[in-house]
Amino acid sequence: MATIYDVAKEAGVSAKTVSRVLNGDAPVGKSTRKAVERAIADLGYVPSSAARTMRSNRSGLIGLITGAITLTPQRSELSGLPDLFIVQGIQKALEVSGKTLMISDTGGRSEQIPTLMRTFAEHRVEGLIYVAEYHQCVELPSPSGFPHLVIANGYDRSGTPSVLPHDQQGQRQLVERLIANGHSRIAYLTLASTLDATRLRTAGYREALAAAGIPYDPDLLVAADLPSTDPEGEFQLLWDAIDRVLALKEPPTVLCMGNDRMAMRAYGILRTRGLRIPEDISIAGYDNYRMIADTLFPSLTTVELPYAAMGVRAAQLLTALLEGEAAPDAGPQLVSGPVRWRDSVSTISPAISNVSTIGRSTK
Amino acid sequence: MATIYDVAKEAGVSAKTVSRVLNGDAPVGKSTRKAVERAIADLGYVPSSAARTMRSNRSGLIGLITGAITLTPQRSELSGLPDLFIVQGIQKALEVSGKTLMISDTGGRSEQIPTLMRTFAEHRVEGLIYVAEYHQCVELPSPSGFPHLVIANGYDRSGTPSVLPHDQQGQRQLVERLIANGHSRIAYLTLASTLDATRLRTAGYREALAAAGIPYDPDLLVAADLPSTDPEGEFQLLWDAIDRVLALKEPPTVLCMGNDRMAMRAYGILRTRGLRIPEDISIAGYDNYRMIADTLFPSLTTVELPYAAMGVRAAQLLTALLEGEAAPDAGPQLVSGPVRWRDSVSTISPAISNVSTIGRSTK
DNA sequence: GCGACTGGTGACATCGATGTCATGACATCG
DNA sequence: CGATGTCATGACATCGATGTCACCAGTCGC
Repeated sequence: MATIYDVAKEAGVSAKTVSRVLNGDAPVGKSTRKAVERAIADLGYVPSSAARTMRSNRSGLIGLITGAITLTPQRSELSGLPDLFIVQGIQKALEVSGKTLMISDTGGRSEQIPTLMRTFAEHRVEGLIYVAEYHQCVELPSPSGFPHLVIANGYDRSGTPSVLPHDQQGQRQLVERLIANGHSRIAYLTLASTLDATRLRTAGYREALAAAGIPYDPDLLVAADLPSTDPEGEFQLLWDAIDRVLALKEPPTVLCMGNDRMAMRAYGILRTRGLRIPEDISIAGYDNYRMIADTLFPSLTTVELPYAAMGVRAAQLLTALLEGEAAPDAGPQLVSGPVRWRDSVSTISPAISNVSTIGRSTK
Repeated sequence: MATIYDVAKEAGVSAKTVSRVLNGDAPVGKSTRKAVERAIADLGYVPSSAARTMRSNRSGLIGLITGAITLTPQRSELSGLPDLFIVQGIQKALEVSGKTLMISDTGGRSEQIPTLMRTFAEHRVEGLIYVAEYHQCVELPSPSGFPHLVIANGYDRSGTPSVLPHDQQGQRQLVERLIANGHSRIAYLTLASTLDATRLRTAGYREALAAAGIPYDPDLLVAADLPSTDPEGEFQLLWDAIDRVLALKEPPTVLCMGNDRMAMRAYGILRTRGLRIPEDISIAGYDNYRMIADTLFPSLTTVELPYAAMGVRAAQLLTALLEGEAAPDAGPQLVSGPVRWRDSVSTISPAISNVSTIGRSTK
């Protein structure tokens, strides 16, 4: 690999002059510049970031850890995909600031983390972003030593700057929209009740009901998922929950599911019972997991979990910190995603309140 | 950040001795070693990879590009997930060789690539892995300059070492298994016919039929997907294809779909027609896209696309190249994945050949 | 008892880029 | 016209780790 000295010799100037051409930190004569640029092109010279880092003591690297420091190990196989979108958001946002991302995936083995941190330390990363698998409280080994840390899709107890999805607002907006479409018996089959997301979204659900003057009916709120990885159990729980709400004296006209995956299961279960979607019953999901929501037939109305946007925000937060701007005004930053209205929810004419079948709604 | 000199001073030895303790390249006195280790721990010293890289001219970095140098830009939103598993495989395999991965995602913008390559060059990566979105022929800008390149999930015309899924064998094994379960009218609704995967899998399909002495019926082979991103069109095409095969004089007892996503669509379409799965008709997918295959009800029989294994193989191939081992014995390395037998395929008693309903098969 | 090793250690140069300082050639100003 | 400034350039030291060489004790072999 050619060095700056090779270029200097080729162009008949000193190394320092080549450096000046590269960095533009001092004026260089026109013909000299030309000669240097030629030499660079001829030799295919690319400056060594190692040397640069050593001299300047600034690596230009941002470390990124994905894939679980989770307190409770779970969902190893199925999730992990959202990470991808967050990472893409982060990369896009870092591009503009000229930082390079160094990514490490724990693959769910949190005992890996010290090793990763050491690698990051060796490379003198300037900042660190931890991407949690889902909205949760994480516990990071040593916030010590590292200049700046940001958590995306999670938070910790020490008040580390973080970016979170605005679950409460998301669910509220969804339910508002359902109400606007004539639904008033709205069941909510939630994720595991221990999750932060469940707590927040349930609050959003109740807010929307309250705002519309619809009384809250506890029978319509069922925890239909487990925090563990037990496919069989999960499935049974969901089956039972659907059973229960449909057996109510005044059954729901729409089922809000904890995520798109549960909604997908619900499609299968409901059809087994001979119910048509959305003519006989409507379904809404959460996540806007495109592979599911777009592909299901009929396509699924859901709320977008704004992964890419969270990534961008996390990166921006970090660069702000790196540039020494004041610590953020405390508390996690909330990012909200839009309701994605598709074909799985019917519109009920306001007069009738039940058993109605107006077919597909908005396009 | 502490340097090796700080440690040396703290321990009352020379920097070189600290270096010896770190690298174990020469004997060090017992008490000296203790003192040095103490100093390292006290100061929280971590060696600088920049300095090390500069001195040794070996960065220990492997560059990784994901996300599309695709000749024909497509599927931007929906795919991209498999990458993740390949990357995890790569990381796991590189861990043992002590290399660090530097990942860049093009996010589908292939015009980014020169920039990425430059960044990699600046960091003096020792090798490069390109991960294609799906089994395809890619065209990489400049294989020049870079020491070693491996393509995962794709190949190029210049014979760059590559790792590919063994599509032909996968589909053949699936069809063999279907035949073993009594099916003989086996429809294959393929992905876009321009894809390499389609060509290979079709060959595997025909191989299996031939081996079992079942005549090949062209009516059962339908291209039911498009190479473009047109959700509406895709859906119609699939609808029509299903229509066509079911209308045959002797309709199929099982539909093999080009991927799990198409299978998921087929679930919806078939149920719209009142058909039960697998009692009335069986379905098989391809990919073992867990989020779909595991979650569908009934769960989907499919073939695993061995992403993680391909990642491992790609990394191993690269490290072999880095260590100067002879170029691989030409041609892409094929990695095969197992058939994942689940609940969407029925077993037909050999006597009867049609319209049978034996319910769930193997557990 | 003397040369040949081996264990244990340090001084110094080196990798490639860049900050600091010095230098020479002009231009400008009072 | 001399003092001062700006442009254009180079010599040299420096960042942190490590390879090379040199050195001093012992120890071993004959």
